[in-house]
Formats: sequence, C-alpha cells, structure tokens
Amino acid sequence: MTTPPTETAAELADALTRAMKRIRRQTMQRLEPYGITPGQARALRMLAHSPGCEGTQAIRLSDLADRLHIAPRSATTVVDALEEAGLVERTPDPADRRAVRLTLTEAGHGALERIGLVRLEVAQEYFGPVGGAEQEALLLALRAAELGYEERRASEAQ
Amino acid sequence: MTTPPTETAAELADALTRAMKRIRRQTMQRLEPYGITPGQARALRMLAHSPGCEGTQAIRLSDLADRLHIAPRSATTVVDALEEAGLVERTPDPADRRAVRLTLTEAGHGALERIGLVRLEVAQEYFGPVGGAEQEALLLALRAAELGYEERRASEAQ
DNA sequence: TATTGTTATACTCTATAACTATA
DNA sequence: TATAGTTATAGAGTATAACAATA
Repeated sequence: MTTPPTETAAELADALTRAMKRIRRQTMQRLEPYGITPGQARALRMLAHSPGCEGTQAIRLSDLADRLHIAPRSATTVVDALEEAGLVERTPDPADRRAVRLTLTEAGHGALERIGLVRLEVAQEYFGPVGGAEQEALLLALRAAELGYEERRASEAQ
Repeated sequence: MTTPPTETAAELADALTRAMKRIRRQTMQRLEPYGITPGQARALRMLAHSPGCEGTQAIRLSDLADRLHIAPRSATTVVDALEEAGLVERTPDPADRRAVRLTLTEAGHGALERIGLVRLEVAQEYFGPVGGAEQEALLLALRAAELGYEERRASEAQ
C-alpha cells in the first residue's frame, strides 16, 4: 500500500504530460485538413468502441455524454456537428420514443479510419527512438498502473 | 528512420492519454480547495522554472505567454487572477518602462509547494502498482522519445 | 412524477485587432 | 516605426436551468 518515497513518479507524470501534449498537438494538426476537431474525434472513437454495440454501434446520446465526461447538452452540440458533417446519424429508438440512437455512417467509419492512421503515424514517430521491446515494456507498465487505478476506483465506489 | 509496423506505439499513445487524463483530473480536484486552477498552476510552474532567473524569478509577461503557448493577451488574464490571489506581483522593469516583470510572492512559493506535493501524491498513487525499477525504465524511455522529438523539431527548423 | 434530449443562456479559456506608452 | 502590455471583442467548448415529449 505504501508508495516509494522518490520523485520518480512525479517526473514520470511530467514526462507523460509533455509526451501527450506533443502527440495531441501533432494529431490535431494532421486531422485539421479533414475538418475533424479533437472533440469530434473523441466522440467518434467512443461511438466505435461502445461495448455491447458491435455491428450496429447504436448508443444513446446520454451514454455518449457519460463516456465523454460531458453534460448531455454538450453532447448535443458535438453530435450536431458530426451529423452535419455526415459522419453520424440520429435515429429514433424504437423501444423508447424519447431517446435518440447514434450510428456511424459510412463516411463516419472512413473518418474513424483516417483518425486511427494519423494517431498511429504520430505515435510511431514520437516513440520511434524507443525500441520495440521497450515499447512493449512501457505498455505493460502503464496497463499495470491503469489496472490499479481502476481497482481503487471500484473499491472506493463499493 | 523507419518505424516498427506494429500497433504498439498507438496503444502506447492511448494508454498515455488515459494516464494523463486521470492524473490531471485527480490533481485538479485536489487543488480546487486551494482555489488554484489548472491554468494558474501551469503558469506558477513556468514562473518558478524560468531559466536564468534563479533567485528573483522575474520574467516578462510576453516570455510567460511564449512558454505557455498562449497569446500575450491570454497571459494577462492568467496573471490578473494570480495577482488578485496574491501569488504573483507585477513590477515595472527598470530597464524598459513598457515591460512588466513577474515575481512570485511568498504566498506564490507556498502555492507552488502545495502544487508539487499534490502532483507527487497523485503520481505516486497512480504509478504505485509499477515497481520502482520499472518506473525508472519508463522515465528513461520517455526521455529518449522526447530527445528524438526535440532533435527532429530542431532539424526541421534548421 | 421521472427521464430524454433540446432550447436558452452564461461562463471559462483562448484568440485577433486596435490602442497607449514607451523605445 | 516597432514593441510591451492592455482594452475591446469574439470564438470554441463547456455548464446549468427550464421546457417538451414520453415513460
């Protein structure tokens, strides 16, 4: 339960911050020509990765808001933009006529693919100087940290 | 020059993103009771780490803006808040009466210390499940990536 | 009565442009 | 004429509150 009394963890957090800012900035710049904003990219990725919705990818607007940690009202704005760009469709939920179900269009899937390629490209450039084996080790360590975090959160919530 | 054809780098970027978001969120929450916003914390850290200004910590407002990657006008807003909170002082530059020099007050140094403690605490919690040796390896790898990034940028700028 | 998504409105952080006072 | 910082104004991206349709 005790943590090491060193500053390594804090330096790690700093290095992580710098890495993320640079990767995010690069990704944003390369996505801009496609007219995709960071917020839209995040929403598209959420729509694609919504669990239990393979095939249809139909999730509710309020679920999207929850996963993006934004208010439902803010999700409306994001979805408005995505729908106007033809990347997402609102369809009425047959089971609950108050609700809206969101589905990725063909163009939406295409945009998602472009986003993935750009992310891969940027990440590979950034982590290029780090060997493949070290990248794997890095990933394993981060996953261990994540797991610990998630377990802690789960036990706090009881 | 070539990068590995794997997805590891992209997964690494994803894991980094999650780590950063969680650490940032936690830090923000624990700093909120002190009335310190993320933007203010960033500015205070910049003021403290301004190179060539040890002892006095006096840097110009436009320099602060450059380092925060924000417009001078936006730096004015941040500094207004910090000055109102009594953490930073504007003093006229004796050498150039157009310019303003920024110095941390006693309270500013105190706030900076609290920020550092909270960051350390949060980072140690997050990286707790990762062993000390692995944390060091992680840090080295990230530094290698940073170095490569900075060299690339420098050679692009020529 | 409670919930889903929306309209209306406002706040925060950032930006650009015009202005003041120096240089 | 150019520069440092500010006033004025505007744009994202987010929030809260009130409302309509539906449960």
